[in-house]
Amino acid sequence: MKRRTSQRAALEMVFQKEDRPMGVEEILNAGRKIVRTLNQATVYRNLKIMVDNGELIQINHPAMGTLYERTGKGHHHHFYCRICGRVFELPGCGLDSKKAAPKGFITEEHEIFLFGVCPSCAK
Amino acid sequence: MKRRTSQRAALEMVFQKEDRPMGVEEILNAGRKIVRTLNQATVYRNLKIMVDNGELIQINHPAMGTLYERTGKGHHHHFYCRICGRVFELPGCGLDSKKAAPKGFITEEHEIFLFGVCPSCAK
DNA sequence: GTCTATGCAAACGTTTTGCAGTGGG
DNA sequence: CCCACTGCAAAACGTTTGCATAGAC
Repeated sequence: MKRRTSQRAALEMVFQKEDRPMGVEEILNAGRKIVRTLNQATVYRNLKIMVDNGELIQINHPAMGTLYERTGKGHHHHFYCRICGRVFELPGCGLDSKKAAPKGFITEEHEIFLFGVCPSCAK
Repeated sequence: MKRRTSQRAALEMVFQKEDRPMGVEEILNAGRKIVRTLNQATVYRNLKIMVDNGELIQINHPAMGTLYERTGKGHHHHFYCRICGRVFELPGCGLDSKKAAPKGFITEEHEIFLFGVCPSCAK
């Protein structure tokens, strides 16, 4: 039986407020502003539960390491700005699935990571 | 001054023989068949040197973690077979750079990871 | 002989786990 | 009053580093 704890509620608030991919430390710090005693292990355990629940997905970003973001955004990919270090979610997909892999390979999923400069840092 | 040691030579032999992306443990095991006393720390140090030299590049694969592959293959991406667990290098690129990111984002680089079933496992 | 590269072990950062105790149901 | 969840500390995992010494030059 699943229990509703203040710790898990805090994590849900964090993701609701900051609706973007976040790392564990960032999540922990934001969560501690709501529940001061929030523990690292609890964050890891709840993130895993939320991923299993389908509330979150885990991203393994080549530059930023492990990030978590809310589900329900549709197919999208990630843009990493090398100036400000933020990760943006870009809707849509520029992959031509016919050219992606040679004959014989059955492509079921894909992930695209873009690197460059975001609009606000480009100015 | 750089010295040519049997350990580094062994690593170069491993990459020459198995010309595909490999993880540290796999590299270590293969290297130990050539130099029995080969140490983990030595592998890490030499992989770093070889990356700095431009002989190897490091890949951060979402499913396989850190991999190393030889340079000089041109632009390509990686296919992960969920059956055999191998990572394949696919030449070419199916990304339409115009559709990849919205206006305002300056895309300098990208990485694509494909997931599915490879030709030999599909049979 | 010099001094870089190695092997070993300890340190490190991140994530996981064991355990006793708190608190949601 | 249970027992799932928490906090804490230890363990686990991949990677890095300090140090004495082997070995390339």
